Amino acid sequence: MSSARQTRQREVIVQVLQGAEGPLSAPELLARAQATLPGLGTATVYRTLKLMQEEGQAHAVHLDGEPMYESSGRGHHHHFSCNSCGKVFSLHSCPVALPNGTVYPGGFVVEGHEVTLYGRCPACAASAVPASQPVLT
Amino acid sequence: MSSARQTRQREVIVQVLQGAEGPLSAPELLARAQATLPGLGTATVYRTLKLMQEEGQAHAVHLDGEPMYESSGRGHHHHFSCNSCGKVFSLHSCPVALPNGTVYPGGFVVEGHEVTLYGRCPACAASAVPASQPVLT
DNA sequence: CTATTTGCAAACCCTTTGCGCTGGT
DNA sequence: ACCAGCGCAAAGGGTTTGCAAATAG
Repeated sequence: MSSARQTRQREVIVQVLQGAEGPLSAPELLARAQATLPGLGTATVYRTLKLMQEEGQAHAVHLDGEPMYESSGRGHHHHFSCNSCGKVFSLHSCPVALPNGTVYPGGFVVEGHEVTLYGRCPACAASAVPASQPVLT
Repeated sequence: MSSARQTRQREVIVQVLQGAEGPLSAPELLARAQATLPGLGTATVYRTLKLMQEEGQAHAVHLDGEPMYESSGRGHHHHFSCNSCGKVFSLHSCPVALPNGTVYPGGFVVEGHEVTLYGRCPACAASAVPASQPVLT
């Protein structure tokens, strides 16, 4: 039982993830970490991410189909994805009243849930752009 | 403004999607459609899927990070993904009380939401298998 | 007949894996 | 010294794109 060695790359990856304002995709995380550790390899990020998840230090959320990661310990929360600017925000109140263990109608035992709200963030809602059609040419 | 020609492949794709019991991934959809139309190409499926989404005939949901598609017009619902057998079920009651247009604390204007519950489906909950490790060989 | 649509194959992500070398402990 | 961990590069899986041939209107 010796695993989990302390290496510079893990240190940096953890720091970047903890310092992020929201969830990061693996490539984003890689890019940010490379700012500090230029030689960092892709595989290391994925391996470390997997490790952190197994240890419960981080967990994945799926936003718009893309897996993103955030460090644990920010409490239960969900995300809001802006349809206009694409930014992702964390919501600190949970619109779902489903404690794990709840049995949902039909006999489904709930062990977790993921909620994502889509819409317009305060900034985009303010800039009175009423249309919601993506701009096509 | 002439688009949307009626072709055999689109006809089949639409039929498969509408006849599906739940959301399908693109590869699954492709496979099922090929049963009827052996020569069908991958690209056609993706192109048709994109087209259908633009026309509102279909929409994508993200389950466990995988994009899946379902035909519209089945009403608002969400999904339950079984941690044990991996099957996906449709839930007909919505655990979120957030009509579109709602303004969420902080000024977030909600235009849509996606909810996925994870846990054990009735069948798996019944077969008293407490472990959750996927079976590997 | 003309513009759209198709199938094929190549191109593109993103993620995982194999492998020899580096570096914790 | 030993072995976990690293970087590189190749492999893998899903999705997108370029292009010539096929086809709907």
